[in-house]
Amino acid sequence: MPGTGGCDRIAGGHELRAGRSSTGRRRAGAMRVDDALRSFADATAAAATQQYPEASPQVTFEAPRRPEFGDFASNVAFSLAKVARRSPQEVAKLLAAEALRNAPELAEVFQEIEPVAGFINLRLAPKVWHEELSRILSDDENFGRTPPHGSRVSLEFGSANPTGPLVVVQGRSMSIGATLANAMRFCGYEVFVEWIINDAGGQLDALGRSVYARYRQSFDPGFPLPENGYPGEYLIPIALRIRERDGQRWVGAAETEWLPYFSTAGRDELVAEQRQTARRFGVEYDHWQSERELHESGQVTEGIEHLRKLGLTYEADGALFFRAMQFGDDKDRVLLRSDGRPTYFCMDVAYHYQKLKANDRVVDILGPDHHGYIERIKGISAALGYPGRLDVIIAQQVALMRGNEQVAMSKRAGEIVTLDEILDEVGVDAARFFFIMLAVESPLTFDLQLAVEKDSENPVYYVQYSHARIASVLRNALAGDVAAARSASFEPLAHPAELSLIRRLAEFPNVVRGVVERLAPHRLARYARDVASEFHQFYTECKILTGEREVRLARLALCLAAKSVLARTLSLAGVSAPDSM
RNA sequence: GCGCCCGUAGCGUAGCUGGAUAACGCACAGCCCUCCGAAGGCUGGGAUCGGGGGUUCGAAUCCCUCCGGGCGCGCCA
Repeated sequence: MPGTGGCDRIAGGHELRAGRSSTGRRRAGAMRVDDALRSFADATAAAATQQYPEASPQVTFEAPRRPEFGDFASNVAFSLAKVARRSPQEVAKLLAAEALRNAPELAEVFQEIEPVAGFINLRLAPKVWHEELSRILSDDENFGRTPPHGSRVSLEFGSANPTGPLVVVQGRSMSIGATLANAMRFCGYEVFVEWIINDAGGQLDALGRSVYARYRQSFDPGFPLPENGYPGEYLIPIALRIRERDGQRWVGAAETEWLPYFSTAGRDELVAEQRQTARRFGVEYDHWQSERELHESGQVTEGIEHLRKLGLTYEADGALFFRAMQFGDDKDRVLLRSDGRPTYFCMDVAYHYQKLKANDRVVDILGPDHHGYIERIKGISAALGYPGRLDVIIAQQVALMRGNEQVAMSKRAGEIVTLDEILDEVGVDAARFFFIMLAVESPLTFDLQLAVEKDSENPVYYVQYSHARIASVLRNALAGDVAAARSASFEPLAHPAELSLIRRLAEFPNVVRGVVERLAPHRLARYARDVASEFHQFYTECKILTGEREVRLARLALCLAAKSVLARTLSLAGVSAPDSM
């Protein structure tokens, strides 16, 4: 995230939370993961400079693939091998030994510091994980949250033409956008979620004519639909409401008279419906920006003037062009047509000008048909003096399936499957989860049948089930035990399944941060699966409600932590976390 | 023709700011409920990471090139 967030972290490894690591609240001598890694990094870096003064090593950590390689591994030795003229393994061996000699206390927090094949593998002592668990429980719903830091982000997504109901693509766009917005807010950003209403172009006339035709049809079924209009039947109720209000008033009227009326009425009703669907989908917008309003308020003119002053426009063939080629586009783009009317792109210049001025970062999530638009829109950002401040995500297309059947969709033919119908069929939870499951750049096949199946094939149920399972265990436990669990000793937690669950839960802050930094909401879905899976393993291998009180309390504490993190993960994704199902 | 995205096990995908024996789900073969939710867990088989070059101690990951699939290239929005 260039130029914004303040994430103090070790590259590719575990996060270091600066400034919070040594608060007095903690038990004396207690050390958390970040502290432990930092002390190792310091000791190792010191050892390296001692041994090889000419090198300036960066001690970074990564999560090894295989559990036997420990919790973390560092690859410093590889970068030093050349300078040292020794094999990475020899360097690793030396550094590990020297680090330990310099800082003998490391032996207390690391169960294992082992040079293997050039890596230095680290395994933390269980008590460090216990400390981490304690932190998760005490922070609870704020675990991983970054306090507000004043950085502002504008997120635009979902925006559809105000000419019909929302469809699948908007569903994906909204799931991605809303999840990013949630994650960003969680990371301390001030987020503005925006929807642009494309109500200034010729399509609104087409809408008006189509509504009008439906209106006329209510008197005369033979009245023809306009060419290039919107044949969908969803306009009929709108037309009927106009008829109810106004009766035959518009039947003999001239087009110049009825067109604005029918266009506006259609737009207003459709936008209201779109907003309703977005709400139902769990998405609230901060701002619904009418394109028409951008024109009327003079902001479009303002945008053009700004570009003109910068010398980035010129006139040709009676039209006004933006020098897009200076910013990587393959041709210059028209702002004002030869008849003086502004283009869609021109409106976007104005809109982005406003957004760029008001925010530290601007993200657009566009549909797959906007590929060719990216350069142009990024060109605006650079032209207006905010290079690198704009990110464009293309939410790839969604193919709808029902089992093996392809679900037909054709806007032209008026065969549309609306987002509302999908929500009726599979519910909000499944839809939200499925839409973010894949990386945004991968095309998605959405199987409606799979989304409602209540078995192991369905990832949503897998995750929700584990949450319900935890809730069930907590219900079965004695209330007194649950209350006592939080402050119990976690010493009994030593089983690999227990430690590995804690390790997974401890990842949460980094996962959310990764979602934001990489604009990759699918990581949240994946993480939810991982936590669920890790819990199930723990559940299978470790009896929670056992006769030994110390063990029971510690395991209940782990359940509480898992439930909290799972619920938080799901809520960021806009999915509910049921206590029973 | 140009640009963008994708090509990883039978299928769907993750990993792509370079690291160890390439990961997850489904499907397939087997196993685990006198016990807290089996909507669960465990074990196993299955991959020349589209092909070829290059950079590097090290490439699925970066660069070049070719092949295959999708999308986009309006004074439409």
